[in-house]
Amino acid sequence: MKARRDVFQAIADPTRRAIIGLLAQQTLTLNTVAENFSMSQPAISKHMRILTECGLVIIVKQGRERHCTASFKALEEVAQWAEQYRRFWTDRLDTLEQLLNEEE
Amino acid sequence: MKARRDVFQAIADPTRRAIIGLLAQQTLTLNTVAENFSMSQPAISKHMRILTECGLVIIVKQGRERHCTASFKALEEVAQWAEQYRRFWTDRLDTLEQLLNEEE
DNA sequence: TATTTGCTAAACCAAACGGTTATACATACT
DNA sequence: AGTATGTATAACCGTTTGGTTTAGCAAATA
Repeated sequence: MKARRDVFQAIADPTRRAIIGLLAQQTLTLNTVAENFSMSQPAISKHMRILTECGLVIIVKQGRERHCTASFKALEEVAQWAEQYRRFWTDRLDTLEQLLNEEE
Repeated sequence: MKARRDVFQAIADPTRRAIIGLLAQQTLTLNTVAENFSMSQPAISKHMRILTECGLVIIVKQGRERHCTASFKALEEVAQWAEQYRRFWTDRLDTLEQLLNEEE
């Protein structure tokens, strides 16, 4: 049964975003990932669990090692959510601009 | 002095994303926003504070009312972060696809 | 002036978060 | 067989989160 974590919540943590950045370059074992951070292996294990629960990382067991691969499909939801508002922030007649101009 | 909240953390909460969705359509007073949710007005006040601290909402005092306007510029960071990985998830030879195919 | 309205602030609370250390365990090495 | 390695799990802990209720206050209304 999948916990079906929210991807928005998963990427809220800077360490997890950094893990995704690392894994974007190459698949790494859990320990190798952990070496890139100044925190314990169990801490990284926990982050990795959250990332897998929302589908951002896939773990393949290979012997005693865990090969972690980033899976970016889940980021589509995030990109789309943010992008739907793009017209607002690229529009020069944006309400924000108006407000700022009034106050300056 | 701005608290400079992390926008990723701000949008992690579904209620806050819903507030942004509401304000994308029109500027609303704090109370009007609160009426759209099944929680107390102080709770919405707190969410609104977080949203303003990271620049996602701008509040203009008008008499005793607070007019809340969404400001989407801060979402650019989110969109760009997610989009940098787009090539990975649109690529059919994506590593995820490979992994899934191997397992099925 | 008294009352209502819109909102903030304070105090509180349970649950979740993000980390730790210690332990356990399966796999690989000698 | 014994040891070392890679990882998971459990127990624990302080802080943060997301909500509540109550009280307070300034602005609008009667």
